[in-house]
Amino acid sequence: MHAITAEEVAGFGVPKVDPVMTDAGAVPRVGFVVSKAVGNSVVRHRVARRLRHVVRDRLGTVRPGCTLVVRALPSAASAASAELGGDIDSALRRLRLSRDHSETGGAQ
RNA sequence: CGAGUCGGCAGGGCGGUCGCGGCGGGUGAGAACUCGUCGAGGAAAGUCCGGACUCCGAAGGGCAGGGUGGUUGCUAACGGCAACCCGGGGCGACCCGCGGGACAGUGCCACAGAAAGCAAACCGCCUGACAGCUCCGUUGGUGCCUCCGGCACCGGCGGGCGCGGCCAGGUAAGGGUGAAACGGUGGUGUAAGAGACCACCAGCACCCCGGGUGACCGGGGUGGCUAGGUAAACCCCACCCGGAGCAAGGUCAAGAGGGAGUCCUCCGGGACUCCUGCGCAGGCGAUCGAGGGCUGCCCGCCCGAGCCUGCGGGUAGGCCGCUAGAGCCUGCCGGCGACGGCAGGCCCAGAUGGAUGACCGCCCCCCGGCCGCGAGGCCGGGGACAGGAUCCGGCUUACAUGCCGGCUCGUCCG
RNA sequence: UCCGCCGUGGUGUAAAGGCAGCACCUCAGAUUUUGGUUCUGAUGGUCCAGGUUCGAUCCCUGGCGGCGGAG
Repeated sequence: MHAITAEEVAGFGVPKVDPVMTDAGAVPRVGFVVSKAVGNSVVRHRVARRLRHVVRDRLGTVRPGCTLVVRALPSAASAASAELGGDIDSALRRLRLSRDHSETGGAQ
């Protein structure tokens, strides 16, 4: 099992995306972590719902069979959906690079 | 119209494109797809009270502990609500109050002040005694002079609206202080004073009459003239309180270890089914009773063969509870009101890695800027507090903006 | 769901109803060629609102925030 962590923090809402390779199915799985530091219950739910829609639109670009963990930082509370989408895009782009690197370097 | 006060309601709307959860129907072997329908709040919040419900043996007595604290009601219940009483604030509508007891006892009241709680007495005031000083009168002696007489010094006696000292007694009127000082004001009275006495006022206790279910209110009389505050200090009194909580509780399955059976085998073992429900070590104990049953202690009663500690291992699932209820709406009736009764109608979230959303357009409201004489137009920004997790009744806290109504005060007009 | 504890200068802590202290930090001055050390001095606080009391960090009520525990 490979766990690849994007260590750099993106500017706005969604700084961290951790993909975990699984051998399970072809469907990619995504989980969200929105801690209490982001805001109260209403704010946390709103952030999670926005992230759910943003990630849903990008599911086709994610390799099948892997599991993503998206963690929201406190600045995500005031971010619009477009900003969250941009952060997700940049995070996915960085992950794809590092994943290619690991593919060329090691056994799968 | 302005100011104020009390109460109630709403908490953006429409459309489009994607999307989510429950229930029901259809297609399908299934995954899933599709149609219909329902899908957060006034506080869902904080978890501060009270209940329903479930289990603990339907839960004994005493002590301890906790809670409440005007009265009468409402309610399933409450620390909630309503009306009223009392106290305080406001011109008023109205608002605020943990609002029993300080002669059951204990404690505390810093600093200041004579004294801080039970009666005393520092200063002061008054009386008397003693000695002294001073002044006046009188008298004796000595000395001086202008030798009648006067003056000075020393002494005796008597006296003073005299002075200070000391002692004894009376008194509490007055005294800077302090949050609070032993009733207030005026008078009589006295050596000085004092409820010692008198009038009025305030306040206390008791009795009587009247009103009220009651808290209490109004009136009258008697007494003693006065009793400080603090119980959100200990405490006393009255009333209430068994404990835990939906991770309550029930049920099904799985599991490690062990046993039995069947099958396969390369003879090491492995697979499946059924039963039990893990292993190791230490300690205590089986009527001489461990441990437990109501949380703290004691007593009483009861259950009782396992219990405790450490290490290691397994499980990390489903279903029920789980949403029809002190339910919501409308109307009528009773009640000042909280609320209750009757009739009719309605079904209104049940998630569980936790659904009710995302994006866009138009409208609405507010703010700012620009253009325009103006009606208005354009651009930009903003539209709260906040989301169920067993359910319900309250309390408390948060909340952009808008709407409605009752009442009070002031100004103007008629 | 239930229970408990705490909140005092920037930090760590005392005060037990009666003048809010102590140490470190910060700042200023002195000493030193400069810096450090040392000495002297100063600024700065009771989480918020209301209540009880003559008087509240302390007692009571309600909020806010933090920490911890049980199943």
